[in-house]
Amino acid sequence: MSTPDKSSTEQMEKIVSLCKRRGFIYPSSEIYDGCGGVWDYGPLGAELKRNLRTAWWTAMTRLRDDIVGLDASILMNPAIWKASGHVDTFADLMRECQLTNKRVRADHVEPQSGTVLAYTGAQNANGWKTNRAFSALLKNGEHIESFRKRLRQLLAQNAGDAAGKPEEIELLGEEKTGEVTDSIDFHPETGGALGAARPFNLMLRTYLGPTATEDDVAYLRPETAQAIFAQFKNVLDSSRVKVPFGICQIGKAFRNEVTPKNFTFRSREFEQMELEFFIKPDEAIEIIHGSVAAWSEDADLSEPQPNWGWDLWHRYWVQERTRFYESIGLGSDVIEYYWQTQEDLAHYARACVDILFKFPFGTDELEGIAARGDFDLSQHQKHSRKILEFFDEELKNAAKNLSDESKEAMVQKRLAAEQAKGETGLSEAEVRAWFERLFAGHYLPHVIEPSAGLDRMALAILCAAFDQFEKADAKGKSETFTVLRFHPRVAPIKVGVFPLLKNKPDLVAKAREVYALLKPHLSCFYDETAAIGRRYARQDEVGTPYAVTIDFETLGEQGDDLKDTVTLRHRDSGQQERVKISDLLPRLLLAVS
RNA sequence: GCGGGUGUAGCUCAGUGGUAGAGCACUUCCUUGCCAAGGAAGAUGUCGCGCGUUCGAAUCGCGUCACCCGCUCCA
Repeated sequence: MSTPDKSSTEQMEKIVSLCKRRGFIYPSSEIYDGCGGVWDYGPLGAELKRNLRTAWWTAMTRLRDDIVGLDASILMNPAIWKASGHVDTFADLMRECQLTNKRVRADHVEPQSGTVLAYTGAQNANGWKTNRAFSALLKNGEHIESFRKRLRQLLAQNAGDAAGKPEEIELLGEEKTGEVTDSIDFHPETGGALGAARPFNLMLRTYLGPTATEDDVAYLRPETAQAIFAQFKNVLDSSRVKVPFGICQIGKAFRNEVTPKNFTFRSREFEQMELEFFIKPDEAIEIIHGSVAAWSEDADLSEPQPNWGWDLWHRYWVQERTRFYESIGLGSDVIEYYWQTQEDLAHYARACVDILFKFPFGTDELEGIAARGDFDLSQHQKHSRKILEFFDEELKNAAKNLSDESKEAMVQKRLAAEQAKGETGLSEAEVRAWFERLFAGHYLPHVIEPSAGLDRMALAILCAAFDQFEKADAKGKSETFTVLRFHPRVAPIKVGVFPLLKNKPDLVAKAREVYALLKPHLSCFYDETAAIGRRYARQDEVGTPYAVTIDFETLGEQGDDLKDTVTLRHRDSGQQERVKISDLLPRLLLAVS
């Protein structure tokens, strides 16, 4: 992620301000001084979000026949979060560096040796001063001056502009307080002394039932995906789906973020749109089709093929999601990709691609598309002690025709791969047991997980659409105009309907007629106040792509040719055309669908 | 949580101890002939909140809350 500069911060402030002023996004609980890290969507924001939600749901379910939907509860049995690993990884003990407030996991501190130096504070000649005492570790072999220089740099970095340049900072009351050997009380990078270990729980806790004891603890889900895994068996048994297929879900998730920031980008309550797409393990593909299709630069990813393994399915979903972003106006000019390296990847993930958007505050993640193997289902199978396997008849029949030698070759190949993993690899007994189930047609599907943030998507749409330009007004004075250039599909209001003048009852009556015609089918806005130019400008500012104006020609003043025609004005070009009222609805519906 | 910054009308901001202001927006009326038009009138504030200093606080002090920028993240 790139660092934001001043102008991009200003750009962001303008967007935040517009969002509040025009009813897209408000700070939550503002009349009570707000509530950190949560936001409310106003009338236009609610429409925008709903349009995005509908676009995603349509693309995932209605336009495909291999994905079904789910709408699971936010509260679930806490055992789910033990199985998924969230209880452990979201509740680490953290320690904080006194010097920089950088945090480290308490169990990740390397032992260090050296001399401990304590300070009473720091100051500079410009009047900046801190009385916070701190101490730091002078590592064995480190020169005292380079050590002090480092402290000054860290202090300056942490104190911001007020502390001025690092070299102007004076360290106060230096005192040698002792020698330590193999101490885990100093930050590995900064050398600053670490404070006491504190629990750091990212999951929001609550209690189920009225007694509110420790036995009643439950969590607000930190992601929606786990509900899909937990309901995998029910969906399988009730909807006649066959691998490969997907289950998708839209819903709220909650994380106790330490530092919510960048407007709605990192919030404590947010909405996710997640798909778990279940596929056959590569070994099953190999048994059925002889081999797994290999990816190459010119591979055709447009139509899924039966011999695709996880790699092609993963790449397919990256492409599908890219096409989705294009369809809502986020094209290659604002989208970037980050393919995670082996070091980035969680131990259970095989590959993960982040789809990033160029926000004013930096290029940051909209969606992650992970190939997660069978980790989640196997965890839930283990913890719930319920069989979550899929029975694949085609696989069973294909395996029957396999010779014992080819079966053993597959086992040996897998054994070698597991051995290469070292300690995390499966034992020979485990591998043989797994293949025994596989040859009988049973397996836990592997999964490709495209997981998108709805609030982030809405924010990206707003940032991409935001445009300001200067234009001279009637008096020649330069004024700033704001336009949200939304794709018509996502725009909260599709069309504005205006009588040219409001003091002519015939114009007003006709305009209301047109409004009534469009209103049941499209999100419309009727406006008869102020001058026509101002009304156009108001709608530009909230991104309304079309405006319809009823004038004297509509009433037949210029003859029958123009009677019952209106002006259709296009937001981005400002161009106008005459359209028959009877053609209006089909024209507009086509343009916004 | 720590450091820095900010908090005055719906918005953008001015106001350094002495009667709370401007521009835009808004409401009503008149006018209106396609891109923030003109005229008239009008409404709008616990100066983020609390406590203190003072004859007197938007202004000074302390506390507190929220937001922004950095530090931990990955929807």
